[in-house]
Amino acid sequence: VVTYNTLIHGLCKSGKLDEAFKLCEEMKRASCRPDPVTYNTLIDGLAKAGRLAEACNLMEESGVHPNAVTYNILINGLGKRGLMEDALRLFEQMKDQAIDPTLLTYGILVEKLGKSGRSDESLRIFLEMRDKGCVPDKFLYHSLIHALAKTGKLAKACSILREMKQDGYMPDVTTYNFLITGLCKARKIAEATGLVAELKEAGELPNVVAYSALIDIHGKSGQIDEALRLFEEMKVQGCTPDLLTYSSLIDAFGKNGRTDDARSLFEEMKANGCKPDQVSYNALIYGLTKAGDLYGANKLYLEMKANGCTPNVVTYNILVDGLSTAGDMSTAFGLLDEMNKKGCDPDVTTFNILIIRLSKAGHLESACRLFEEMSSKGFVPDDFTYNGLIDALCKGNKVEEAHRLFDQMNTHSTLVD
RNA sequence: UCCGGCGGCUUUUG
Repeated sequence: VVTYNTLIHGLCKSGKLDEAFKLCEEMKRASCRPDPVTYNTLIDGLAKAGRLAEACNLMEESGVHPNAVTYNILINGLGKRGLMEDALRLFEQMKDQAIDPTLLTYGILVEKLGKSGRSDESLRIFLEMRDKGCVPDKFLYHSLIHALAKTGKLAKACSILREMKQDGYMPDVTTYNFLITGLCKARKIAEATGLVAELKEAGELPNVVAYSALIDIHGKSGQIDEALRLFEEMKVQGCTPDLLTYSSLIDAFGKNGRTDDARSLFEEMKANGCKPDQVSYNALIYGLTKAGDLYGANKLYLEMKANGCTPNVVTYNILVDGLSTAGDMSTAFGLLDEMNKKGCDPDVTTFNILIIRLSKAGHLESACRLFEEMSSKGFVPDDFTYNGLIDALCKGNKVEEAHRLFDQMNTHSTLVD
C-alpha cells in the first residue's frame, strides 16, 4: 500500500491525475486495498486542480471513512476559492462525525475567514479552538492579528498580540507590519507613523513592506512630499524599494496630475532592476488617461504588450473608462472586442464604467440595455451600478424610473444579506 | 496524505 501511495502521490504532484486514478484501480485489481492516505492524496490532487465537486464526491463515495486530513484538504480548497459557507458547513459536518479538528483545521479557517474580511468569525474559531484545549502556533496568531488589523479592529489585534507574547512567541517585523498596514488601511496615518517611530527607537528598522505601506498611504492622502521623503529615507537606511514601493508612488504622481514624474519614476524603477508588472503599468496608464493623454496611454498599452506583460481586466477598464469619458464610445467598444478575443473576461467594473459613461452622455436607453445584459450574464449590480444609474436617471428627469431602480436595489441587497 | 506569512492599479455620489 505504501508503495502505491507513494507513486500516486508523485503522480498527483506532477499533475497527472488521470494516471494517479488508473494506478488506484490497478492497486485494487492487485487486491491491495486503497486506504485513507490513498484517497486523501487523490482528493488533494482534485482539490488542487480546482475540481472541488469531484473531490467532495470522492470523499463520500470512496467507502473509506474521511479523517481530519480529508476535511482539511476540502476546507482549504473551498476557502481558497472564497466559498466560506461551504467550508464552514464541512467544518460542522466533521464535528458531527466526531472527527476532531486539528490545529491545521483551525488555522485554515482563521486565515481564510480573515482573507474574506470576516474577522469576527476568525476570532470565533480561534476562541473555539482554545476552548478545546488546542494551543495556537505563531502562524495562527499572525492570521488572526492580520484579520483583525485589516478590518480596523486594532485594539483587539493588540490584545491578541499580548496573548501571543504571553504564549512565548516573540513578535517580529511581520507581526508589527500587520499592525502598521492595518493602521494605514484605516487611514490612521499618525498612529502608523508613531508605531514605526516606536519600533525604530527599540532598534527595529522598518522593512520594505512597512515603508511601502507608509509611502502608499501618504500618497493616497495627498502628502506626496512626505511620501517622497520616506522614499529617500528608506534608501538611506539601506532598504531597497521594490516594485510595490514604486507602484504606490507612480500611482500617487498620476493621481495628482504629475505624469512626467510618474513616467520618470517608472524609468528609474526599470533601471533599478524592477520589471514592471500589470499593476505598475496600470497605475501609469491610469495617470495618463486622467490627464487626458489617451494617446500616451495607448502607447504604453502597446509597450506593455510588447514587453510580454499581458493586460488584465483592470488595464482594459482603465482604458475603456478613459475612452468613454472622452466620448469615444466606438473605440471603447472596440477594446471590449479585443479583450474578448484575448480571453480576458469583463467584470462588474467594466459594466459599471460603460453604464455610467453612457448614461452621463445621455444614452440612457443603451445604459439600461447594458444593465439588463449584465444581469443576464450573471453579474450582480453593485452600489456603483445603482448609484450611477439612479443619479443619471434623476438628472434626466426620469425620477419614476429612478425610484423603481431604487426599490429594486433595496430588494436585492436585502436578499444578499 | 493536508494549510499558511505583511504593502501597490480601475467604476458612482463634483
